[in-house]
Amino acid sequence: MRLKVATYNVNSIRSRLHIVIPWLEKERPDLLCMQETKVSDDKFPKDKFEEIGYKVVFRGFGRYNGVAIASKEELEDVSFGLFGRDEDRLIRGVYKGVKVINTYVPQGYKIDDPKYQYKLKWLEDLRRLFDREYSPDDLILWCGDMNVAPEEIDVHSPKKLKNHVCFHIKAREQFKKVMEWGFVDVFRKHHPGEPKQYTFYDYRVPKAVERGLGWRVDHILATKPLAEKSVNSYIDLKPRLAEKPSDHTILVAEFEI
DNA sequence: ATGGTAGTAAAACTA
Repeated sequence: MRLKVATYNVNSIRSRLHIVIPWLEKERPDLLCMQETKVSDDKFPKDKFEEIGYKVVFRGFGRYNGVAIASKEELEDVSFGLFGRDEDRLIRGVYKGVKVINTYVPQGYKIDDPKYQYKLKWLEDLRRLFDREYSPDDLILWCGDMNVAPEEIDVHSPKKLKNHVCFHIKAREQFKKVMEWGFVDVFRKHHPGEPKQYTFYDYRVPKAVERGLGWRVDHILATKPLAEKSVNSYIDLKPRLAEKPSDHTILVAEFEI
C-alpha cells in the first residue's frame, strides 16, 4: 500500500485555502499535517476539506499557533498537547496502523530570551513523550515545522545565522536528542549532501527563492522500520511562488508499506 | 546594525 504524506506550515489556514484545497485535490496525499492554522476551532474551515473528500482534525485558540491533520480516511486515537499544555502545537493520531505526530515547535524569538529556553525545554519534553509513549520499533511519523535547521547544509549562511534560534547549536543539539530516540530524516535519506534544499523562505527577504536564501526547518521524520519503506521525498516550491504566496513550502514523502 | 513582509485583528505581537 502506498502512503503519501505531506507537511505544510500554512501561516493561517483561512488565507491559504486557495493553495491547500487545490493542492490536496491534485496530489491526493493520505495525510497532510498543517501548522500555524491561526484559527480557533469554531472558525476552522472544516467544510472546505470535507467537500473534497478529506477528514480533518484540528486544535487552535485564535491568533497564534494551531495544528491540523487532513486525511483521506479517518484518523484514530486523536489527541492534543504535550503533557497537558500547548494543545495548539501538537496533534497526534493513528492512520492505518501508522502513528502520526504533528508538531509546531516553538520558534524561540532570540537566544537570550526566555522563549528560547522554552523551545529547548519543549524539545526535551517531546523526547520524553517518545520515551514514555512510543517504541522506535513501531511505524511512526513525526512531521511538522520544527523551527530547527539540523545541519549547516540546511541554511543559506551558517556563519551568519549561528545565533539565530532556528540554527543555534543548542536548538540543533536538542533536536538531535529527539532524533536519536529513533528517527530518520526522510528527506535527507533521499537527498544526501544536497545543498540548497529549503522549505522556508522569509517574506522579508527580497527575491529569497531566486537568491537561495532559505532554511530547511520543516521535516518528515520516520522510525527506522518505516523509513526503510520510504520511496521518495521532495519539496514542493509552488506555494512559495504562488500569486499570493506563503513563506513555507510543502514537504512530501511517499512510503510503500 | 537594522529592517525588510505577512498574518490576526484592530494596536501590537509573532514569525
